Amino acid sequence: MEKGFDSSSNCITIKIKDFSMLHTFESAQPLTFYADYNKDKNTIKYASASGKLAMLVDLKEDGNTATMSAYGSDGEALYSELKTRFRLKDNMQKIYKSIDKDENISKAISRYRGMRLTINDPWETTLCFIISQFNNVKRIRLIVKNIVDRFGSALECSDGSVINTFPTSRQIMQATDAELRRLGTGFRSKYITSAAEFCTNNMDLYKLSPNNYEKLKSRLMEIDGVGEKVADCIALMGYGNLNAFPTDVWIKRTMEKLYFDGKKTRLFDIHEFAKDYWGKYAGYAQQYLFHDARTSKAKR
DNA sequence: ACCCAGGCGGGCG
DNA sequence: CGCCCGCATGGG
Repeated sequence: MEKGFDSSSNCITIKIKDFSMLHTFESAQPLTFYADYNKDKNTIKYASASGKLAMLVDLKEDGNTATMSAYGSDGEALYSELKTRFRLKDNMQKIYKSIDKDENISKAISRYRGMRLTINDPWETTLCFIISQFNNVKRIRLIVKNIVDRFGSALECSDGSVINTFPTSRQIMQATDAELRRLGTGFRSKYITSAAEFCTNNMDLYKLSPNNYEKLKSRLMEIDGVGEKVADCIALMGYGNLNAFPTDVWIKRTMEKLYFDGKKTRLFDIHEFAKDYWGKYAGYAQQYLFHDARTSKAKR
């Protein structure tokens, strides 16, 4: 990984190996970055709820090396954020070697080489994955965008462009139920307002210990509307717990087909299997299987 | 028309 | 506990 900061243009440029923008974003995993993601131009505009990070990312891929350019006044802070959020320190060769246990994973790795997990703001991740329940990716993206457009605050970037920040839990608290429903949230509206209140007044997501997976997950499940699957998504994609193994309908079907002889299997047994089989990088195995399942289904 | 989507809480046995 | 149901909404 190489980096350079140009202080006249406030632009940081990082070269990264084993990074695929396309697969990372098409895998429908970094939901919080979707509000202004341009697939054709390979750009992201994003501003965090905390207001600490605004980024315009322009990413070019060339083989297995990507060049990421982002803008911000503080080069070191920007570098630190990008490093965290795009998991730039992950040694993909080591991770691949660790999870590459069979032909299923092997194929997925070769198809989507460079696909990364990302780490996003815990509150934003919570909101996105509450919306995700009993929903589909296309609609989730639309609803998230509606919410960012409606409840975020306008923020002017160093290049003069304006981005809406992701709304804070406090901003979402102001929303009426009817308003949220109008943005497409449907029956999830009550979970959204309740989670916003709870995360503003009762549970500080930024103070939860990120490393104790079991404890983190049980704390997250105290939020109304957050069950086991959504808690696993937040643990993995909001706090970076790579051992989490979110098991949605796609993963459940895939796991039953590939590892349980096509038999209907309890969530508990799937989790135990994933833990034994893939260990500390189970989250990555999950993401490759998930994307592969969805992509091959779409082609059929 | 019918089925499905990155599930969850509640109710019942 | 495990199982089953309803739930908004839009696309295939």
